[in-house]
Amino acid sequence: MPLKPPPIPPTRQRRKEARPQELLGAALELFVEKGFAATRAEEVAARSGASKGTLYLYYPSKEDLLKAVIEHRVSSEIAAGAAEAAGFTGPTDELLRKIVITWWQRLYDSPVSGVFKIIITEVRNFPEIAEFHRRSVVEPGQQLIGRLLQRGIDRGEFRPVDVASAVHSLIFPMIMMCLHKHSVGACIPEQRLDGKAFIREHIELMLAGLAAGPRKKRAAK
Amino acid sequence: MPLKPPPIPPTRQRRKEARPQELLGAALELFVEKGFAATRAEEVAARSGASKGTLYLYYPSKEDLLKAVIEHRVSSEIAAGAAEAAGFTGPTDELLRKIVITWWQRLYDSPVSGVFKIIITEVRNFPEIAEFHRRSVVEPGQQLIGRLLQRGIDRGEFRPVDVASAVHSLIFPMIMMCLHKHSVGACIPEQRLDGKAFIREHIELMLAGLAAGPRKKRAAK
Amino acid sequence: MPLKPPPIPPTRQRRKEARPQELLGAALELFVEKGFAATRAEEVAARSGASKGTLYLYYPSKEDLLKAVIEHRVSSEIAAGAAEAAGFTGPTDELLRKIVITWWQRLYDSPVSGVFKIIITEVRNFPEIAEFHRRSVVEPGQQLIGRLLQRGIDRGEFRPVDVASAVHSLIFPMIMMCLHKHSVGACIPEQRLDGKAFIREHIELMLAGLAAGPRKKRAAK
Amino acid sequence: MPLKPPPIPPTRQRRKEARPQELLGAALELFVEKGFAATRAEEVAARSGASKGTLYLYYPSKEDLLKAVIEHRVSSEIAAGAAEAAGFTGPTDELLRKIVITWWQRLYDSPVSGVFKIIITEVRNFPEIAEFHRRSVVEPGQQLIGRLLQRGIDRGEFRPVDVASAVHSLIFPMIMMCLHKHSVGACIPEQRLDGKAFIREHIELMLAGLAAGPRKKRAAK
DNA sequence: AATGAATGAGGGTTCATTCAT
DNA sequence: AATGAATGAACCCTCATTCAT
Repeated sequence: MPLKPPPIPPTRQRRKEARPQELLGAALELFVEKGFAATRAEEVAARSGASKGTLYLYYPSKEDLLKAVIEHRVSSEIAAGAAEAAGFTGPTDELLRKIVITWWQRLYDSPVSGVFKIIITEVRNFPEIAEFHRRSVVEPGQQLIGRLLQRGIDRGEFRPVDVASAVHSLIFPMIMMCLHKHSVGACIPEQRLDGKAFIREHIELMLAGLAAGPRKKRAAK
Repeated sequence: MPLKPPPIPPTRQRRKEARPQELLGAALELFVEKGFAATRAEEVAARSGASKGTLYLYYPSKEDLLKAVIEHRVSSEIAAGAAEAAGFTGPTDELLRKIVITWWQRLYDSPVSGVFKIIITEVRNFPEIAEFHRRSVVEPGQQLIGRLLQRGIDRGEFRPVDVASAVHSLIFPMIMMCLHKHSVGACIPEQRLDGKAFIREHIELMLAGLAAGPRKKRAAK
Repeated sequence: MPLKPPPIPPTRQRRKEARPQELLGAALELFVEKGFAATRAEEVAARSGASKGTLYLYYPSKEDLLKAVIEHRVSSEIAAGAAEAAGFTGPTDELLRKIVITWWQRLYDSPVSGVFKIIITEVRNFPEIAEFHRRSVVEPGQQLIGRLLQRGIDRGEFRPVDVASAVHSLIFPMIMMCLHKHSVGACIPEQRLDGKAFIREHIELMLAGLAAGPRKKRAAK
Repeated sequence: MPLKPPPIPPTRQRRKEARPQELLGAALELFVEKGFAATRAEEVAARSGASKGTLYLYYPSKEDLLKAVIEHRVSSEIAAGAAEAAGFTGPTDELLRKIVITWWQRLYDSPVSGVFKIIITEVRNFPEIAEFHRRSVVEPGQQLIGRLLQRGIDRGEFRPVDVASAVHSLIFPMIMMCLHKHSVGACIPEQRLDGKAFIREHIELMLAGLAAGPRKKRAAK
């Protein structure tokens, strides 16, 4: 018998409002963990502390639940960085370091990082996901990074590389880190990678590759 | 037995020997396409031109089939590049370009490229895969690239970067290209990426980032 | 808490009294329309303007609701004609025409006509219905018509036919009209039948078949 | 007990051909008995000696099974009488007696008699049934009887009654007998009706009602 | 008295696997 | 070796019923 009484015995009302989020959370975890097809609707319900029937009170089908999971929070998380970039005035490498590391950190540490796995796994089964993915993940991400790179090129800080490719060189390892975290990294502790350390090294390597001219700045550093 | 031999018809004998490969091929396609759980055993059989019963003649269960698919050919494909690197004497950037592009090209264009998707999707459900993955994909790959980078550093061609991280910076985008090819790229033609073009840009960017000193060579180029 | 009371809102009191009737009405409609098993309790509640919980306030289970629906009003409707027949003195064919047509008209036009469908559909699942059916529908109906026929025979107006069979010959088409109205007639407008017209023809045909001797009366007509 | 050995131990092949019929038979029984919605697919399978999965090997869904049940054999059974009527030359009342009684007998004694119950119960839930019902049951039945009545009228044997109505007066009690057999009649032995006896009385009553002029023949009888 | 969120047993359907042919 | 009919466990989803508000 705990001295502190059960923390707010979830009243009906409280529950009702919290339910969708709780279900979405549980679903995200499980879909990332086992894949959509291998996850049983009842498991999702159970993990969120509800019963099978309750799940269907909030989402009309398992597939709808999947879509809700994918659409939930993703765009906001992705777009987060854009604002910060706006008013910046200093050198682009500083900007890139700052934006990317911040943005990445939040993403990597949050459960949303698992969404990449879900998308890759399920697009072919649910092509509707693709459009969402383009609009909410690819476009904003590419815009954000692409603009930064372009800024560097325009200001003569970066070599005039192919922006689209460079964006991928920069971003893909970050996404791979997310995938890794939720696949091999999640079952073999020894293979887990240190996201923060890697991302720093990665960005420096990229910046070195992008840097224009004799790169005095970097050498100085 | 038939008097007129079926016109190039897979002889019983031929069939019998070809069967496992055909089944594996069909299974690879389907597991990559839809995921393991969402693929029906019968579909695999059908796509390989066999019947459900036949599949079970060769693989005792769907799960065994999955493992066979993953283990099949993968290590050889991955290890392919290692040999070529052995006797080389020239500058490391040339070597890296050559090895990586060749290796990559073969991988990306073959169905084996899909294995990455399967591994990422299924490790958590079948952790046995992880060990195989480490042994056959990660280790050889990292060794191959890692050694190349180390060679460059040792010869003073590359900066003394953190090799492990740089390997990931180099490899991850390549794996992502494979994943992309079999996920979004496979259902939205417009979003398909040009692998060959990207990989070249990517390597040059990497090499630029790795290059030691005032990078005269690159400038000359 | 609204200061102004909901406008003409069915007073608590009014509602409370009307509720059972409203629920019964909705249930009758739906059971006739879709059958008992295919009707959801919530639908009944919704159609009567109440909530699911309220339904269970008045009827402890869906099955009890079914029985209430069947027993409600039926016997009175069926027995209605009996009284009128009592004091009559004229020729039996007039009596028969009058009674049957009146009785029939009321039945056919009221929702009660659907009860026949329910009974036929559900007796085998709920045999208790059978006893009720015999007592409230078959017996009174057969008594009413049987007595009329017997009167005609006794008075020499009708041939001495087998009364039980003749009752069925007379009544069955009327019941069939009810069934038709609520089955095919309800979904295919073109197949709808004109109840009033048919019933008149039907009775004349019956009377002709029942008429004794050279049927001068009818000929006179 | 039987001297003859287990009658052909249902070999795979034999079964496969017999299955659809067996399933249809079981389904007819159960749908008539309990209604479509209240019948479980597994029950149908069990009654036909198969397993749940097997049912779905032959019919893609319960609803398809329903439609197959309704369409199976019905039209042929209904149309059966038509042929016999063709070459007849004698008096129409004889013809009517013969045709109707034969036709009716076969129908009433066969399980097909239950189809009327299914149709009445389920048309509103599956309106596709209606069209089938019109084409296969109503039209042929009405044509058959309608033509007989018209023949009688044309030959001066019958009064010039309204044919459509008379057809219903004649047929409806027969259908009601089928409904009764599979509803009340099936659960309350005491209320069972003697089909054969009734039908004879019914036809005589009808013929009396239809007969033209002073009806000497009947009087003589 | 009335509500509607929550539950979980139940039923339709799928599919991995078996096995008689 | 090959087939495909048969099986039944498993899973998605529904809905009668309960009960806290």
